[in-house]
Amino acid sequence: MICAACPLRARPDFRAVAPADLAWIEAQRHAQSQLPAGAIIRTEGEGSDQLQTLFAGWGFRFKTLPDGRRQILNFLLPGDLIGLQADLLAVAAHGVEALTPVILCEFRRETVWALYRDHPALAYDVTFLAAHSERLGDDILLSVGRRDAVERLAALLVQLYRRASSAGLENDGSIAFPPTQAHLADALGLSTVHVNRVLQRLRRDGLVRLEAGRLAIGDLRALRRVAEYWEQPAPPRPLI
Amino acid sequence: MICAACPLRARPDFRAVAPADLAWIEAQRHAQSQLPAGAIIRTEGEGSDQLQTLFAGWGFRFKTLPDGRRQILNFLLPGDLIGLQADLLAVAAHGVEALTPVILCEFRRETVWALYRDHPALAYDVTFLAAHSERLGDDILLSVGRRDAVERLAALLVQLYRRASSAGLENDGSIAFPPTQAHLADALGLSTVHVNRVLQRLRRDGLVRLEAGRLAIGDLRALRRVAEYWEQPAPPRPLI
DNA sequence: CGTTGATTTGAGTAAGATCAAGTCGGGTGG
DNA sequence: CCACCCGACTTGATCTTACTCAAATCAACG
Repeated sequence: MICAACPLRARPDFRAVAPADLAWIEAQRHAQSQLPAGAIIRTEGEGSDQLQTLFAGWGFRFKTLPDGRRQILNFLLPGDLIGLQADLLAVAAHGVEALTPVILCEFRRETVWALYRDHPALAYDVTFLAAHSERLGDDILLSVGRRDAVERLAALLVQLYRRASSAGLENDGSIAFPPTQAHLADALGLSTVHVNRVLQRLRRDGLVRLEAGRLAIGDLRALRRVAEYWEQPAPPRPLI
Repeated sequence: MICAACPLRARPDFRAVAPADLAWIEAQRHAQSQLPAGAIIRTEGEGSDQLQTLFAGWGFRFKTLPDGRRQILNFLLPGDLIGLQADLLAVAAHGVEALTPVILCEFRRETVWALYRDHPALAYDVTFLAAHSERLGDDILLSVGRRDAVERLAALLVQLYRRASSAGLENDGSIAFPPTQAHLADALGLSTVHVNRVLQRLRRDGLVRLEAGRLAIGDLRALRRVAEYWEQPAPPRPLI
């Protein structure tokens, strides 16, 4: 499929890219690859000669400590860029793993330079995406540092639901929700046991429905209040 | 002082910028402003028409919850960029405060666009700095999510000492260390009382000396081992 | 000197971790 | 077809880390 027909671009949360730039992106994309769930997309501490866009599926960025403790830094959804840190800083300090089967649009490393040289609008967009990703990280850090377990989980579910919807993954008032409770625990800095108990509380209070791999929000307003979660509105994002 | 004579640029951890680009930066910098300790540089949730570089002093980025809980997202040291998120995403989701008296190099918002259009190498550098800042955030998130209090404080002190040294702030084997224990607590997701107790343990074990606003590392190797902290080497950074 | 902010100390408490079983459901091989 | 296996989820009991509350000390400063 050509980039101009990319279904993601049709979504209202994504911003239109100039036709000339779009054609260039199309020309630079040298492959579209599929990987199974659980595949390692990036290894912690290694460089890469690829820049990728997540086209379909879920992934996550993570870091681990020598003794095996793992922190999920963020979940990746369709439209997210993979590996900018590795490209610019020579190595990625984090790993990236596929949570579901994924489809990636692959670009060569040299593309990044060419992009800055010849396509300033796209270069701006890349920086935009980097800033956007940092903002998501800031949100999570606030959660992990200063929210209690209930607030934390509520905030994460609200954020993921919103991001998934805006990528077009909402269906009948629910989204496919691939993370296991262990993934949520690693993202929130909690134990899986505790995530389980907190999740039951949210379910009992009718705030969320999470079963059979699908997530529905029972009462968004109440859930946001529980989380003390107030998302900053953001302008539509570009898609490289 | 002109940018070409900027003492930061002389440091080995900063990368040289092409003379033409440097002259352009110099022309764009329309002011250098001083602010006292405690000054609010950015207000949470507001936009800005300025882009700034921290030239001297310490600052920090933070977010707060409605009930007043605060999370410090990161400390800012000389050479760090302020307000990229606000510029690209229309609003900054975080506030920025001066920890000491600071000197800022001020640029107009339009500069950012012109930079992408006419100075691709500098545009690349801006993205580099954004990626670098995200990487620091990833480190902190790993700490707050998965390290215990002792490891967390040790990792933060190692990181801040390294960053301060590389900005040329080391003197006689120590650095001026302006954060209070309350700041450390807000950065680490701990209470001030607990930070105090943990700090005493690090002092007692001879790992750090922190008194009269100065920090010295007693045994860097041991401190890193305590923190399970392994910093990824990074290429020299640009300075906009 | 009184005030204010930072640090320190002690006592009691609570949120969440750890440990240990057990359940449930789907897939797999005999 | 069925036994079994494995991963995810659930539950209960106990324990620890770090929080909260409260008060004392200390230094800087007007």
